[in-house]
Amino acid sequence: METALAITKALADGNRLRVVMALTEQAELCICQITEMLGWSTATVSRHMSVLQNARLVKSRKDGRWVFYRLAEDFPEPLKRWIIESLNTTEEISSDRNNLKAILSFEPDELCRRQKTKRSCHG
Amino acid sequence: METALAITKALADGNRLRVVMALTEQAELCICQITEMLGWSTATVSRHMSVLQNARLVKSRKDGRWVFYRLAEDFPEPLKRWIIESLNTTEEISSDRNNLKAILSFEPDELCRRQKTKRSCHG
DNA sequence: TCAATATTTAGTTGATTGGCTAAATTAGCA
DNA sequence: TGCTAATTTAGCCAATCAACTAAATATTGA
Repeated sequence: METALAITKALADGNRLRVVMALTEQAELCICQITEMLGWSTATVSRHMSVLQNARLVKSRKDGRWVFYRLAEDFPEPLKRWIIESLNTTEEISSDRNNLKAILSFEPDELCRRQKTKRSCHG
Repeated sequence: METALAITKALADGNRLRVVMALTEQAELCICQITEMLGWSTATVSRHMSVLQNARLVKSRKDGRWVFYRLAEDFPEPLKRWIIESLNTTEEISSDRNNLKAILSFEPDELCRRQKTKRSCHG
C-alpha cells in the first residue's frame, strides 16, 4: 500500500499536478523551465520534483549543469488517462500551456540568464 | 482543477484508500461497519467519509438511524481501475477483507451493540 | 585550481491535516 | 413529547507539509 499512497500523496498538490500535466505534453523539462512556469523559487520546485520522483512518477536525467525531468515510462496508464481527462480543459492548465510555449522558445541557458536578470531587477 | 485536486487529496490517505477499496467490493457500508473495520473512533471515520463525499467519490443514503455509504456512480473509471490494480494484493487490504467478512456476519444493529459493549468494557 | 552557474539540502515559519473527546443534531419509538 | 441511539460538528493538540532564504554540492570553463 505504501507505493500507491506515495503516488496519491504526490498527486495531492496543485503544483505537482501542473508539472505532471506539462510533462504529458512535453517530453522533458528542466528545473529552470518548470520554475519559470510555476513562478516559484528553484528550491521549492526542486523539492516538488523530488516528491514526484520518490513516488516514481517522474525520472531525471542530468545533462551538464541541467537536470531534465520526464514522466516515468511506467507511469500508471489509468492514472495518466484520468489526469489528462480531468485537467485538460482547466483554466490553470491552459494558462500553463501558453506560458510553456513562450518558455520553450528560449534555450535553457538563455532562460536561466533571464531569470537571473529578473531576480536582480527585483532586488 | 479544484475538482481533480479535491479527488487526489481525498485519496492521499491510507485510511480513505482502505474505505474506497472496501466499497469496490461491498456495495454499501454503514459508518458503524467502517468504524469497526478501521478500528477508530466514529467521529474520525465520519470526518474521513465527509472528505470523500466532498470530493464526490462516495454518496450516502440514510436508512433510519444508519447512514450507508457507497461509491459514487460516476466515480472516475480509470481511477477506480488503478486503485484496484494497485491495492488488490496488499497486506492491509487482505486483512481488511477478512475483517469485513466477520463484520458483515452481524446485522448493523447487533454490531453497534457490540461496539457499545466493547467501549464500556474499556471504561 | 578557481569562479560562476544550476540544482539540492537544511533550517525556519505558518497553514493544513488527523487524531481525540465532548457537545450538538437527527431519527425511531414509548 | 421525551428517551435512546447513530452520526456529525466543534474545539483541541501534535504532526506533517509547503513556502521561503541561505548554505552546500556538482559541473563547466578560464
